[in-house]
Amino acid sequence: MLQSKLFYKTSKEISGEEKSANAQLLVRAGFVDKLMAGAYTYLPLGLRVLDKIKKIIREEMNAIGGQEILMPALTPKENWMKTGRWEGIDVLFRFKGAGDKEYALGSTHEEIVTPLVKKMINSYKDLPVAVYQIQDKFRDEPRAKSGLLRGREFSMKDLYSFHSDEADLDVYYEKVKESYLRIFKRCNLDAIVTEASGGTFSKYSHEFQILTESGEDIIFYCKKCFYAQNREVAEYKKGDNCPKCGGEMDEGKAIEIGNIFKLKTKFSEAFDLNFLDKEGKKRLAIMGCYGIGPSRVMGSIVEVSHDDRGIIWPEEIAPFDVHLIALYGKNEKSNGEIRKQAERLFESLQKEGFDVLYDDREEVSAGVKFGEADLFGIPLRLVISEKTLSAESVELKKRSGLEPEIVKLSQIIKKIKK
RNA sequence: CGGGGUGUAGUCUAACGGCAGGACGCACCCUUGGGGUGGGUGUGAUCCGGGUUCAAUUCCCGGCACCCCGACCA
Repeated sequence: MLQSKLFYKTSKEISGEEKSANAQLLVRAGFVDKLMAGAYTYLPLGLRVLDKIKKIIREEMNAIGGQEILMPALTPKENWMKTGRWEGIDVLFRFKGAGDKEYALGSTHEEIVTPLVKKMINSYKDLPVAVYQIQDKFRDEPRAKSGLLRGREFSMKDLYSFHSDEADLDVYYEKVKESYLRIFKRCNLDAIVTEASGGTFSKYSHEFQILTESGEDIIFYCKKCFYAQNREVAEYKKGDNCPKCGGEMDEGKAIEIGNIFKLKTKFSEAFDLNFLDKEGKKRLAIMGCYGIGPSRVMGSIVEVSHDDRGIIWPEEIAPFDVHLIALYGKNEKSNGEIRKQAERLFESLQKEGFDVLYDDREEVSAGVKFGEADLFGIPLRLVISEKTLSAESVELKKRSGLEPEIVKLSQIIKKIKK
């Protein structure tokens, strides 16, 4: 991608509209634009990040047998009436359409996926099955806040699993838990599995919490083994001994970036989701649901990974792998050479599979380019200038590191290739 | 939904109740060329509706929007 053509605008000014670090930086760097409280446009840079997070989630969901589908966000009132959640979810966006027909924008999709699966399931042989979607969810939050962390429209991956008995659900539940930890690891987030309110049928659900001051949940966690409980269910508190390893429990603010839940038969009862078991007996399907908010993950990464100059993206999440910067001087002849070598490197990096943002702008000063590079937070920065070319080299600097390094042009690809 | 705060140009900000000013951005010119280079010219604003007053960006009332704290968070 040529930076001269990129649809973006950075700002040196700190926005008075945004207080949280993720909103500040993402807006300043031109990754997102705020439409209103709780609703953001993803600009090219931000959309790349969001898509990379979704890609990781898809890979890991597919790896545990999840099959991707896409349900409508627009949903009919009838489905919600069957579970009592038309009135039961106070953040549900409800409205009337033509002919006074009533709708809700999906805030979660149990009411939609359960009758869907009912159409596919007749026998125990059809189970287990797991389907997921990645879609924008709508919640009429009384108070949207903190940039991408709590929106009224936000990205959500919701996985639903259906089983013939509880033991099978339990096994799959653990599988999803492991899968979630892999996802967050790839996002460079240290997620703490936290016991939280489990609803009607199980004692606990599990949340995936990221410790940070900007979090809105309070969790109690063991400093040694990271056994943790959300304050809403906490049986232990700061200073107590960890029931698992005897270590010391601590207290911290955290952001919930995922939640897994055993629904058991709550929704299969409401929608009469039955199957015939081996004995030909009718039984209710056992369900689990599992959510991750990709947009919230994006915001959380910025919260925990930035410095005073900008964002520091983890490799797998960054909008680009490499930020290639050509620096021009006043010497026309060497400028021609800089352009030639930069373009050549741009081509060969792409040929090697790197996603490259190439700052090809000639009239822009070095300071501006470096400032934007730091703000963007692309992991590797390559600079080509008269200075580096005099040594047939390029300057390599990691966004997360301090010291740049001079590398021969002929060696650079080998050097940064994984 | 309760409490607090803030609304001035695309952005960040000034202005005792008395000509709305600066910086950034943007356009053009010159300059500079490894950390948002320096200078010049230009562009561009008082959230909406009432009230008080000779006069309102400023004071008062109502609305709307945004931010923060709390409650809420399937």
